[in-house]
Amino acid sequence: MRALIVEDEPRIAADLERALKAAGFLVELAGDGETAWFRGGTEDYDLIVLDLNLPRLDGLSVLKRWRAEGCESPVLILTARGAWTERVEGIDAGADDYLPKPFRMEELIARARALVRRAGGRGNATQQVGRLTVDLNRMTAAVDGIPVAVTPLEFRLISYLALNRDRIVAPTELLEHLYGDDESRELNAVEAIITRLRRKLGPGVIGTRRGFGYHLEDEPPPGAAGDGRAQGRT
Amino acid sequence: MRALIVEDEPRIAADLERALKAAGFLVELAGDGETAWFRGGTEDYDLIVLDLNLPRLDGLSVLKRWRAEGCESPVLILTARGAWTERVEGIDAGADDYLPKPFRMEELIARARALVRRAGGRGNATQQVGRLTVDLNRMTAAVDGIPVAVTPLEFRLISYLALNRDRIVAPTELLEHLYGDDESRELNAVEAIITRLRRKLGPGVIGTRRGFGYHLEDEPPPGAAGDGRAQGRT
DNA sequence: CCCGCCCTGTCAGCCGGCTGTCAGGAAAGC
DNA sequence: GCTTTCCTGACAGCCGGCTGACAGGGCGGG
Repeated sequence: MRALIVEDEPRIAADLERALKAAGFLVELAGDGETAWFRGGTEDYDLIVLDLNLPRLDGLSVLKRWRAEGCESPVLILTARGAWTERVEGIDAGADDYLPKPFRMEELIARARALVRRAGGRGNATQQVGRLTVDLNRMTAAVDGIPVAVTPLEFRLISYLALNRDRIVAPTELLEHLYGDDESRELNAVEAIITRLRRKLGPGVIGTRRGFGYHLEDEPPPGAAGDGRAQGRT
Repeated sequence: MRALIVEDEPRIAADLERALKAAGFLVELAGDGETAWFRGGTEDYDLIVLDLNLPRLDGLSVLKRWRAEGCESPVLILTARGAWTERVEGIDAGADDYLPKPFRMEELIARARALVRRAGGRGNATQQVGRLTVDLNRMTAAVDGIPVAVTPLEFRLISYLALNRDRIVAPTELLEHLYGDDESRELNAVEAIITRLRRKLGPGVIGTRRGFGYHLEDEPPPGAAGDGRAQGRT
């Protein structure tokens, strides 16, 4: 999960970054409205945390521009306590949730996770796809109910697949959501993680669609009769 | 265990602080309603002791606001003797227990401990996880029934792990619950305590999940015979 | 008031797991 | 059968976590 934090107060930004990283997010920062606008408009984030008080370009304007440009990332805005108008305006401008300052970090993490899950179409914290179970809160994975130890990066990959279960995810997209704007990684890095995951999870969990990308196997092959290609479409 | 005392009478506050510290809590103080609200809304406490008579913002309002904001810490309210209505209102507002003034410190400690344990999902004063036993009242620890001498800080750490047995606890979270808002400590301090604890408790008690955090080992390896099968976690 | 012990945080160095890269091999599509 | 795409085992660098050593501070005893 790739997140963008838009916050000019360095101290708060650092706290947010630490908390989100601990929650398994890949975190990027923007300190003012203009860079925020640029980043959010250019890159694809699974979550944006947006403070409204910003230098150079205020948060509401940034949000409106994003939405006008077709950016659909879930946005969680941080408002000053009691600033009613800000909240209303924020929701109007396309925010998905708001959190009044000051707040506790757990609260933010909980809402952040809820937003990400909701964006995936399902509200539940434990995602079940075929034989695989992914617990987004506890950051654990299991196959057929048997827990499997996964590393942080492996978990990020598999949870991204779980949240995008009903489509094929391109390797380049995975690259982007695993490493953000760090361009130095090669595509093969994703393949390596996939291999390691498959070794841990066993066969029949992560599927490949040659030329398109990866996806989680929807259902266990119903009969022992192995018809190699159950999927009709291509 | 991190506790917040909300009490404007300095004398009582000092008594409470002393007693809770002696009981192994990490104690922070708030002298009026507004700071109490701020602290409780921002930080994560394992217990809050709340006097209802407060300057600037009365206790019930503080409690209601906390609950409205999603604060779930157990709250023990102190009421004046015979103030029936206060108790009822307190429970309605989301208090977990109340104690009429004046009270004996032992009574408060007992209830405080009960609340903390209940928040951990188990009511028992002696927590058992795998080979480890932690007695929250006597502040003692034992492995395989053999008592182990632990220092106050070590005990706070291990009891926190015991009360959060069914999840991985991040080092930063331990830092927060061991030292509160004292930011001066480094992460390495936690690692040092872990090392000392492991030396005392022996292997197979405190486990590490690289990249995630620490947890108490759930079950002793059943037989000396290593079951070579792919263990889900280690 | 001084002394000494215990507790505890910091530092530095070591170790091992995580992870990216490479190169060769297998499989799918034509 | 050839090409393209993907898989995978091996290897190396890096970073996170572990640990022994040291120092400062608090507390109790003398």
